[in-house]
Amino acid sequence: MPLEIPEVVIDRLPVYFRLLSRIADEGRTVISSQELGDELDVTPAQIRKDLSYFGRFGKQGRGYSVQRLLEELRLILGLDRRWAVVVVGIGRLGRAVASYPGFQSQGFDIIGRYDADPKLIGSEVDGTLVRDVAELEEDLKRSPVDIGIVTVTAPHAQEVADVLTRGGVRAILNYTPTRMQVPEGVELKHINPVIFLQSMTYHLKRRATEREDLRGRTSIAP
Amino acid sequence: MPLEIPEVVIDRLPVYFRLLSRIADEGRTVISSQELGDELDVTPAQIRKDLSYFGRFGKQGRGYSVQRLLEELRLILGLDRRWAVVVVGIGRLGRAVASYPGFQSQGFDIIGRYDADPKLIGSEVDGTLVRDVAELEEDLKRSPVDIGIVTVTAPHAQEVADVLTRGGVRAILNYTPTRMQVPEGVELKHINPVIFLQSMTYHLKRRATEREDLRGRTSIAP
DNA sequence: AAGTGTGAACAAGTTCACAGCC
DNA sequence: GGCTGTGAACTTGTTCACACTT
Repeated sequence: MPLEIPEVVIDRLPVYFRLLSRIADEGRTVISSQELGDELDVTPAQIRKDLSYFGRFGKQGRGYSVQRLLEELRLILGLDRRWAVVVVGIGRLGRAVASYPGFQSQGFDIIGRYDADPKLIGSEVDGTLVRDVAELEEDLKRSPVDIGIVTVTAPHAQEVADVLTRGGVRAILNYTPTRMQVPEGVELKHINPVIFLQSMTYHLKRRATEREDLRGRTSIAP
Repeated sequence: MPLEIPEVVIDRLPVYFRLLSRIADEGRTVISSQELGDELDVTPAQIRKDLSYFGRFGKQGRGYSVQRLLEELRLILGLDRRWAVVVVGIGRLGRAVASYPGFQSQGFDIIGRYDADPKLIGSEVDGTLVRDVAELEEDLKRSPVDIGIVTVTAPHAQEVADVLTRGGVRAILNYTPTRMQVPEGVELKHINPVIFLQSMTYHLKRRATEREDLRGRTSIAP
């Protein structure tokens, strides 16, 4: 098990984990890298190599025990415990995110909801009071939080990130289009749907052009 | 300009585009690859090489004209036109996504909102009536749609994807944890926050362990 | 003097292919 | 016989370094 595991490998593990959960639900107990690869459209070699960074979990001639592999991935990813999460920004998106049942069921406890709007502060969302973001830094000192989800408006993203990191939060999921600066060692991931759409339109545009090219060529042909 | 441009390059262009928009708003007219790289934490060489796949947009000794580069990226990414989008699934997340002003402002017109819930169908969201998803396929035949955003519950994701692709939609942004199958040539991107959180916990767990290791070592030292 | 554009060198990531084990 | 685990071969992607342009 080498010390340096490529980041792309880490990013794929949760995908394997989710697929294996589904496969376990379907009642299967053993699965080969070939079958896993078919489901995910990746080569079986990639799955075997990815897993081999962490240990030897398979059995030659048989494949992987679904339960065993799930358990190993749980340990590798740190999913054998619960993680404390706060959501900052309880607008429409923040409310939707904070009430998504997938977090709770996968071990992420949303233990706080924060906003700056006096109309929202003190109101109840999913059975929890929305707290004043001005109290966030103090709250973080009293009860530590692992992960912050930021769903405020773009102009406030950086200051929220600063408060979170000062308060010891070590990972931020940023739903804001702002590219925030965080100290070394703080994990940061961005969810920006517009950027996804814009890379897709590159291909849509291209495809349209290709079709025109084809039409052009066809009309030239006898 | 080679025929095969790496997908990672395409994925970075919208990031450059967004940064350049901000820089233009700040009133700057010229920028070097060094300065762009500093902002995005990438090497200037990468930015120059990425752009060089599409043409020679810079001036030696000066850098890039911000306006020129924005315009080139707009053309490359197909942002010189508007794109028709439908949102399927008008629950909390769908409402939040459909009302996000960033789509409209970046050229993505949300021309339809669909749901299967009779309580929602016919109600007004952001000034538009929610339509019955049962009518989606017919609607797509009458007025073509480029992109579908899927915010339904996981079990319905695949059938919605099937309807969209049958109706000629060429790109899908999937907010569902389901890995949907789409025909060759249909663009597909996934937004799954749990998967992001799970790759971050890998690092959080690791960091905690390193800290313990350190504590351990310290206590052994005299 | 400054900064692009780009082959060439290098690094990272993926797939092959097969020895080894079940 | 079937499938893993893994070095080696290959492919893809990144960075270097410098000729060239303004």
